[in-house]
Amino acid sequence: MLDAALDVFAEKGIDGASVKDVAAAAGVTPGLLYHYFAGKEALVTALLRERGFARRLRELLEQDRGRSATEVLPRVMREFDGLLAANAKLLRLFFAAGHSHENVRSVLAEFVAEGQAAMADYLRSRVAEGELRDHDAHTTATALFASLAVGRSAGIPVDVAELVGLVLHGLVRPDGDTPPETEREITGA
Amino acid sequence: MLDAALDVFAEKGIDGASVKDVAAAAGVTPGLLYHYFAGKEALVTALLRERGFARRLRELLEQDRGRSATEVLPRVMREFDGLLAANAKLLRLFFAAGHSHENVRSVLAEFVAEGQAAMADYLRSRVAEGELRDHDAHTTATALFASLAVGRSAGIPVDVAELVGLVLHGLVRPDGDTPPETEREITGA
Amino acid sequence: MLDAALDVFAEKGIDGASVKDVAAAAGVTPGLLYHYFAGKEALVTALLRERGFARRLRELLEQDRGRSATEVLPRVMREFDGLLAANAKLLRLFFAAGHSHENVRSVLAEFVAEGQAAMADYLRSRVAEGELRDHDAHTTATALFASLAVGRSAGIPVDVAELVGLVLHGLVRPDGDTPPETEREITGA
Amino acid sequence: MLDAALDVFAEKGIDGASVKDVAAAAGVTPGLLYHYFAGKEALVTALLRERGFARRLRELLEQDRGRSATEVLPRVMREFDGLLAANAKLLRLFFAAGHSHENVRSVLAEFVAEGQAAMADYLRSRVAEGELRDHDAHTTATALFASLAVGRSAGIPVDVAELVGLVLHGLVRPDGDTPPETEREITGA
DNA sequence: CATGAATGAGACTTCATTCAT
DNA sequence: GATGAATGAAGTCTCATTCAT
Repeated sequence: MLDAALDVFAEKGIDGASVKDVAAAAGVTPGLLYHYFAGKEALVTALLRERGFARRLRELLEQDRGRSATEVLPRVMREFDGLLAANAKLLRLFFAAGHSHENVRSVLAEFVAEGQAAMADYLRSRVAEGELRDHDAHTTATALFASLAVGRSAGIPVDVAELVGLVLHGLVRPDGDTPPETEREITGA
Repeated sequence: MLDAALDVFAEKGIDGASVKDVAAAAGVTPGLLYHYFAGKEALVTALLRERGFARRLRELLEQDRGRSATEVLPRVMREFDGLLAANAKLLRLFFAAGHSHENVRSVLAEFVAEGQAAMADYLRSRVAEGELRDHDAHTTATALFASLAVGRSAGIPVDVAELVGLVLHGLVRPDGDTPPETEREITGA
Repeated sequence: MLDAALDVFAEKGIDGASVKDVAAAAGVTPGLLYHYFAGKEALVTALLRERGFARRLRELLEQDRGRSATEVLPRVMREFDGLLAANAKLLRLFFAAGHSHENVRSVLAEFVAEGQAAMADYLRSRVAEGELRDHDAHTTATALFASLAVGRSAGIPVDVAELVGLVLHGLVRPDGDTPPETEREITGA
Repeated sequence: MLDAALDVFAEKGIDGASVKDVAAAAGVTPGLLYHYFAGKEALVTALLRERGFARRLRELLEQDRGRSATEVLPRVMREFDGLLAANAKLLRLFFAAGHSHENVRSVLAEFVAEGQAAMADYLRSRVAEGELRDHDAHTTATALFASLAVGRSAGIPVDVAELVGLVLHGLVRPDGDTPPETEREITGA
């Protein structure tokens, strides 16, 4: 039922899709939806909560806490991009949900903040380790996620490797002793 | 009348606001709106066309075609951020419009593409001038705009100077001897 | 439109009649009802306010302020009974409205109180004049109105003259030799 | 289960309360209600039959058949008022039920008639005994019950002693000098 | 230009009732 | 006895749009 809702909402938008549409897509009657969800809004928030991927993002970043950004960022962003690609519908839903009722908005804000914080935490840990220069981690986190999300949502092709490269070479301390990229050290040797 | 429409649509969303709402906010009757606009959708697209700021962005970038990115980017992004701040309502409208009728969508896509292209063109001109390393200008343009737009739209503070610094220091060739990208250096050797 | 509403609500009850029913009876579409009334409840309260007869009752009683109860009461109650008979539909509506939304209830209470007060005021003025014995005017007002209203509403026949006689002279035979009713005495003589 | 139904119906009205509401208040599932009652309407009529107090009223009056009205009426009306107070919910239900389905209506009418008849029978027995003057007993019965019921239902305070006094002795001052009724004085001259 | 009455379609939601378990 | 998933019909209300004035 949530699957059907995701499909329909993603395709038509939350306001654009009727409860009847969702019910039809799920192969049930509208009445049954109200047996399980208090209303349309509750359906949307349930959808967001059940299918959101902020948690997965935090897991990714936390298990890599000790590893270098040059190694972690490409991998995580690729995985994040994969999540976005796999959940393209959900992503569109996220962007469309901006003007829905207050509840939907707060659930969304919560998720965005969670993802932001996970990335910012990780980045700051790399600053503490001396790998990255001191910077505003929030701005960087936003740049990373927003670029990918907007790109995928708007159909603008964004190259993950390019994006990570862009961000990394701005952040890595330029002075000699700590090499910015592992591969370069090796190949440069 | 467009001003009122902007206010109302930004606050309630396009689907969430009725033509009557817009008319009331403009101090006219719904009937009169139909005297000037073919319908609700026409009102939205007119609004986007009249109030959009893609043109202003292109102007900004074209008059600076010859100047260095280190000088131009901070200035342009600051100005772009100012536009976003001044047109917060319009921005929310942009994000909300994603799932509206086809016409609205295409007008939107057009504007985004126009802004993208303006920035990408400029960036490529700086690559040609030798200031910036060769890169995927579209990805960079997306990163720049998306970060600011998402930040402002979602209420996440994004520091413009930080963002520009982030992007610039990844792109500017350090100064010859240490090449920015290992692979290219090697293949170039 | 209010006429149609009165008919329909009186026949089916407020909850039992749909807005569609009312609209159909008025020969318009449901949508138009919402052009004039904020909702079903507003329709009911408007109906009560426009068609209520508490005002007429007060007028009746005020113009008779100086006259004796034995003269006024029969006349007023007869007229009140006439109002009830003429507005039988409205009366049923009054009784049925008890469980509707709060607004309806308060409009109703207001009317009942107004009628009550008008009668109680009059009765007290007759006490002051020495015609009537001192008593709880509210209880009497309630007895007069409630009897008639319940009788008409429930289809129980209530004789107005009997009711007024009852209230004015009571049931207990004065004390045997003097017969309770003057006329009968005379005719019996 | 009937208790819960009484609570819920009295509070929300018969149409205003759903079967689910009743079931929830009774701590059972809607399905179970249908195990015991054929439907919502059957539930209401069962409620009226099980909890109605017309029978109690008849008992009261029959055991007092031989006693004087001046003694019986105050007592019975006080007890009836007590029943109303104790069954305030039921009373509201009675008034609200007026526009329900036909079955409910007929059960109601039956009860009212039963109470009416009991009182009228008693009054007539007192007329036969010579205590009360000849009169329309139905009108008196209606006046007695309706006043109390409407008063309690509408929140208008009705003094039982006053009401009984009113009915028994009337309003007109009995003492000689100020004549109670113009006609009587004149005709009595 | 301007009004606002009028409509028809459709939205969200509720609910009495049934029935497989 | 008891559950609760499931449904179909209906209800209230909104709204883009039209049109006579």
